[in-house]
Amino acid sequence: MPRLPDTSDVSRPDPSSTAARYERIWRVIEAIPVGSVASYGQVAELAGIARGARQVARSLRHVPDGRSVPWFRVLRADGRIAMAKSTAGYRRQRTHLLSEGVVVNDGRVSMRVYRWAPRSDEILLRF
DNA sequence: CATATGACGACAA
DNA sequence: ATTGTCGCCATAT
Repeated sequence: MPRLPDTSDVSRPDPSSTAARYERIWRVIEAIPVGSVASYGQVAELAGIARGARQVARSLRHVPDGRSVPWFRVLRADGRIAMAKSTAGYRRQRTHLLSEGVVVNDGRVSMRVYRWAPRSDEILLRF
């Protein structure tokens, strides 16, 4: 009986599978220091996913329960909070940032001041 | 298989 | 600063 390739091996996830990509994304976000922020695109780049900003946004909806990923430290490239102003999510994000000392003006953060500039040893989490 | 949809981003007016 | 267009890509329908 010829054997077909085993595609059910979860211990070695295909590095390009969405599960593996989400895992890398979450790890990158977890590495953002308190009081710093990163853009969706920046997180994607650091996770090894070119042009993956939208995947970063999507991944934040699939964070496993019980895992605390500091989603609120992720902003749009121009520093604005991504969610609509009228939403509870927007208010929670704003509050979280303020509590870490990140100045938020009209839903906007200065990326020049607060953008995370990771050192090489903070990025050992690829692969 | 065809379209639509986003917690996005770069760029041109 | 604002607005619109287009590219992107996993999911949803």
